Amino acid sequence: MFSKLNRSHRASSVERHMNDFRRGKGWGAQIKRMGRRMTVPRRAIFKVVSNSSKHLSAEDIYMEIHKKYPGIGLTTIYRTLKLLVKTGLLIKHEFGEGCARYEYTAGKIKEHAHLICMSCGKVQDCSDIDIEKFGLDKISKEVSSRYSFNIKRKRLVFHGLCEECVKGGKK
Amino acid sequence: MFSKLNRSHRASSVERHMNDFRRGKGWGAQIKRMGRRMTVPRRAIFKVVSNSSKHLSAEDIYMEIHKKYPGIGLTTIYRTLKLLVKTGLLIKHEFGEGCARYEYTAGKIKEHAHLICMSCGKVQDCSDIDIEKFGLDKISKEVSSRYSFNIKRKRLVFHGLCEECVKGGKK
DNA sequence: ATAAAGATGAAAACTATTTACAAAAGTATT
DNA sequence: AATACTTTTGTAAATAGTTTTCATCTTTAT
Ligand SMILES: [Mn+2]
Ligand SMILES: [Mn+2]
Ligand SMILES: [Zn+2]
Ligand SMILES: [Zn+2]
Repeated sequence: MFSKLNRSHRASSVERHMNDFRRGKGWGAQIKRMGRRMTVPRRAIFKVVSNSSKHLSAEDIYMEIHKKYPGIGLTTIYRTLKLLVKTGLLIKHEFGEGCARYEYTAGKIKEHAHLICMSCGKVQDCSDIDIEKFGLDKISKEVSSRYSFNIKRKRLVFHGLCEECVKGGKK
Repeated sequence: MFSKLNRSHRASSVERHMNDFRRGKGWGAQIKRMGRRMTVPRRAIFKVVSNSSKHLSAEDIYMEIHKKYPGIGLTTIYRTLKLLVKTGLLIKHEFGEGCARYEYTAGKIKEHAHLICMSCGKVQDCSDIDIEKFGLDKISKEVSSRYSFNIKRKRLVFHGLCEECVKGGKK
């Protein structure tokens, strides 16, 4: 019954990752496939971004990383983020605050809209609404046919006042 | 018959502007209403942006202005653009190129989408398509009700390959 | 014309991001 | 595990777009 327990248990996160890695799947393998190396800073940075549900800036990530790895520099953060974006693991957003923000997309609805509060600056995911099925697909079709434009990525951003700011704070 | 000609002629652009100005309409009056002054640099800058159909950067505007007014500095361009955006006369776009671009919106469809070519960098207006009527209105409704978000502005941007880049240039 | 407030230009300051370069770490091979 | 080769890194310096500072010049109301 001991062996039975062992055989029947679900693969842990770590085991799943190692399996993916051997099979050439998963983010680590994706990095390697590009001829790049798997390093401590890269692991740490990916972990921070992929475990966060927020939209983090390079500085945000740096400060988080710095707690555990005081040796990792901000330059490495920037370099790694660029790599992860190129690999397609992260999306880079420029909401007009003066700094870019990064987000890990796996697990979320493919293309989700964003709500930016003009008062408090909060960035909110709009993951409950499938914008494609809600009408964006029609616009996309029209755009690509009317302009012969090969759409690779869509960005839909709403600027306005978030719930709290409408109620409470004036300005 | 001379006087008749005079009386019946259509108001010229300049006359229309002066009338608007006296009545407190038009962009000049809007500036004044904010307690700001009408100056040579401001007139020149507004003229350049409002007469262009492109999305101009501060640098673009500066270079254009510089031909006629070599004395006007880049700082004034930035300051004036900020003022014109605050007044609502211009829209500021940040497409992720590292510099902001400005656009005069009057006369165009209220909220139009933008196409950014990932290969040549071209920014294209998508003014032929009324994105609201094409489905954005539905998404907006859903967003503002589901998230209690008071939408003030919408941005829809498509990144991909423009017609020329799909045909011709590989990368 | 005058005075008060606002706007300007030049230079300096800021800020997010990138680059240069020598040292350190990852990887494939022995 | 030592080697050799290449990539990655950390520090510091460099960029680039934009903002701030401040003394001088304009605009506008009187
Ligand atoms: Mn998001
Ligand atoms: Mn436009
Ligand atoms: Zn808010
Ligand atoms: Zn193109």
